Amino acid sequence: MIGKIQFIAIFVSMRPQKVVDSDLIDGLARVFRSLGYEGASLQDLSAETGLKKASLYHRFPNGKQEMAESVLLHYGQVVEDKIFSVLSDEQVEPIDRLKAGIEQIKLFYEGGKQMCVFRTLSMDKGLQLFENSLKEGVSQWISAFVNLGLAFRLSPNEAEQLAIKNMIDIQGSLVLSHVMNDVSIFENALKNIAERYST
Amino acid sequence: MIGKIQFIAIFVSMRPQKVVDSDLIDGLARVFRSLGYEGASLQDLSAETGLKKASLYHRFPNGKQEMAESVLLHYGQVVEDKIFSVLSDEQVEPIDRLKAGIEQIKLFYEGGKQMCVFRTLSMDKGLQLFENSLKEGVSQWISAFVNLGLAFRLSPNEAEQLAIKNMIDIQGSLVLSHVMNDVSIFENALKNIAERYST
DNA sequence: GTCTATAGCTAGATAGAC
DNA sequence: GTCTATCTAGCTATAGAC
Repeated sequence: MIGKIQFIAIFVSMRPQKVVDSDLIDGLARVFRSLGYEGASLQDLSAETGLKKASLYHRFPNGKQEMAESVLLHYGQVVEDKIFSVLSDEQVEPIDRLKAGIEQIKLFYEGGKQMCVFRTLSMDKGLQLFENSLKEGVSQWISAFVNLGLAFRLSPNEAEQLAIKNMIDIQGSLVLSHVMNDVSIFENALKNIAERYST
Repeated sequence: MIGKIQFIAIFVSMRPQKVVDSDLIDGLARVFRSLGYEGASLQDLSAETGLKKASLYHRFPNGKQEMAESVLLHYGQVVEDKIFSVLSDEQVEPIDRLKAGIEQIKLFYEGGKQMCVFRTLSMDKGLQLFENSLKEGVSQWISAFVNLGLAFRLSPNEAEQLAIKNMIDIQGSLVLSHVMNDVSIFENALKNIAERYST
């Protein structure tokens, strides 16, 4: 988006970026995912990304809120590319989409070790700020599973019900895995999702 | 526990409690459940309970951490009385335990409008402080559902698997209901739990 | 574009009057 | 037991040098 301007700016006079956008967002995302919006301090964000607080404000003039919004925007794209498009790809057999999708989900949550922004950014103070992005994010996941269900020749209604169940399993198992410190809960939940379509 | 000492203390000289223990804990609990540990400020806790910050420190000398611990301890007792004992009561037919238990769960989460401490107090900074209490809390819920499953003549292993699924459904549906602002997700999840035993 | 330094504020926590 | 007033540390955010 701002790639070209950035490119010119570097050649005009300024110092090069110490951290590229993608690494920066990844670092911010890790902090918000594990600490939540209120729990994530600029010190935490600075330490994780390697940029000082003032530099973070240079990259995100609207501060912490913009950092979190950027993370949500980024994840929207990642889920689009890695989850939605995989589960919706009509060029691929449904059963293979399912397998590939489950693998991507496992990667996305690092085998159950990473929490989800739907959980960590939706405390009441954060929900007020990010309500729309979070709702859109959930809808995107549900659409992806609906598409998969339709490919398995389920009715629209059945596909929707199954999609919601899958989301519940993912979110619930992530909470339990984290509290109990046991990723097998998450892994089993993914297996159960797969079995819903195979039978 | 400290009821008698309190009783004497009031008669010796001091001012009466402005807010009784149970109301106090309820207020604190509402704040922690909706804002999380980091998100809950002493100002929030003071406003909700009606006690000034210094008075909260008089009741909980170890500050915010002790307030949250007290909430967890309180919920341990509530779940024991309202969930565990209902689902485990061998004097009652399994199907009736199930119905009564589901009703209690609905009440406990206010029909899906209230979040769960397993979620809101288990961000990484909070998890470090409350890990043991949270783990015990989850185990308590799982034991309750295991007892119900055994009453339905399931094997211990089947009962355990079902119990974990139920917990996933509750936690996951609470997250989704809250983000999507739609309690029907929670209500349907409870129906699905009930159907697991009925069939 | 990044940094040090610092402003301005709110957080959690205490002291002491009543 | 509750309160007002206050402390210190940490927070978000900004100014300005390089």
